[in-house]
Amino acid sequence: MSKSQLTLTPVETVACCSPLVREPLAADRAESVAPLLKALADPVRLRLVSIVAASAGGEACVCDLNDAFDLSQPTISHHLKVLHEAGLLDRTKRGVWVYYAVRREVLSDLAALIGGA
Amino acid sequence: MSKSQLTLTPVETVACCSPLVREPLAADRAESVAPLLKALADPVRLRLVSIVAASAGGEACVCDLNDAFDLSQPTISHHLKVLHEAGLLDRTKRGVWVYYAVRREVLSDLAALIGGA
DNA sequence: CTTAGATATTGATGGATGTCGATGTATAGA
DNA sequence: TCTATACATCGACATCCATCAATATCTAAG
Repeated sequence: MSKSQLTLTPVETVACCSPLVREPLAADRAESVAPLLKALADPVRLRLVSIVAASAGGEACVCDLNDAFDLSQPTISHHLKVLHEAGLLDRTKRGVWVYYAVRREVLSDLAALIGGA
Repeated sequence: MSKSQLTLTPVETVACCSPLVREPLAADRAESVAPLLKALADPVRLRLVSIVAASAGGEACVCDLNDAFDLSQPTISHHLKVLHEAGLLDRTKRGVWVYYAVRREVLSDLAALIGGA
């Protein structure tokens, strides 16, 4: 079914391609993968991903994340949305609290694309 | 000597840190690494890196790179400058031609930071 | 149902970024 | 020295993006 798909999502694309240094990345693949890197290419979002990933249980509550930054609550919410929509973070609501978790396969695939031999 | 350095370059920082998912990335480290990801987080620059890396001899002439895109020569020159200043590409002038080469260790270090276990 | 707390959305704003045309600089050859 | 070619820089423009204050939404508790 994936073969019939004309446009791949960033997450699908990053898992499909041979490493950057192996063969020239096709233009449409590049367009598809770039948003994933863009999502990571911000110091606040890098720290968010890192804090979430390093948290006990692999997930973190937004309330804790807000406290880790000197930024307004809407700004953190915005960054979390960017990471979630890029496919890097999963989102679960439990009661009043929202928990985010890192999709490690996506990070692994991205790393393989960038640094793969 | 590296210990006395107060601010690390992106390239130095990316080689110094444990993986994202291991422990929370410090704020200053995040600020330092982000530019490297920003440099990669563009479809044109992703393709540039890929084309250069996959070229015979591991380097490519700007003249060839220009032909690979439907963009103006100044635009390609700009993207190459961004990649060079980020520390991802080396630059060599031979006669009238300029050759760029990928610094693979930097890509590897970046991959280890993102996807390291 | 009302209130309080947690998170998301909206709208606005200043600054960064991708792109181009025009121009500058350097090198090789005639 | 003059010209042609390769590449970089400059200045301008449109778009995108990080951030905030204000507000909305959702849930639990009373």
